Amino acid sequence: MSSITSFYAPLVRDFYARPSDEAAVDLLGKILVRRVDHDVMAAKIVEVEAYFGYDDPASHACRGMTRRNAIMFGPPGFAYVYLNYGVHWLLNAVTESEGTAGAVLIRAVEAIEGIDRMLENRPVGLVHELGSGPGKLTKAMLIGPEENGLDLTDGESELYIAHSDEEPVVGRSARVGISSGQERMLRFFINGSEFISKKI
DNA sequence: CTTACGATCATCT
DNA sequence: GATGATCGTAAGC
Repeated sequence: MSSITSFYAPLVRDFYARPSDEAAVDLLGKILVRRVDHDVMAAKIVEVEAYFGYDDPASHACRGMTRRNAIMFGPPGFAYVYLNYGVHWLLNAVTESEGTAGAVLIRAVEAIEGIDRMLENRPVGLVHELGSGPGKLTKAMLIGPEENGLDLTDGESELYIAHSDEEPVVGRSARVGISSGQERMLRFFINGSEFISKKI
């Protein structure tokens, strides 16, 4: 039992147990919830990218299981956090059924609660800048290697994703920052959002 | 053991 | 628009 009761109801595991692109689209508008100490930070997901397994050259899982990407092959609904360019920690939600690799990269969020705490973690002039990139939002919400493997369907978790009734208008484009697999339109974002990472 | 590199960002020009 | 930062992985020797 926890004295903390959350307003945000977590998404169930079946939500993630389907093709990465379908889960990616439906993650838009949902709420990323982060608890640190006695603070709650919450942010709306406004931009994502879908990654598959063997048939996706841009995916970490394209050449089979390794120690780093093993969690992508495991059961869905868990966090996959890894270091990119030696500098930034990036947050993914594992998708597909167990045994099939897949993940959705959280690329941008719109802060909605605990904004002061996020600004402490990542001082910026404009709130628009708080989570407008995959490495930015992890810094603002204190997400790092410690959060790798957390259960995103557990409302008692220090990190999870919650339901929302919003049904956003979705735009799509090619994925960002990859060298191969660019022909696939697997980046999704909330159309018109001011909080997405810039280039489209 | 060694090395090259990457699902990026901030800070230049 | 270009570049340097900075390090865990995984592949190569």
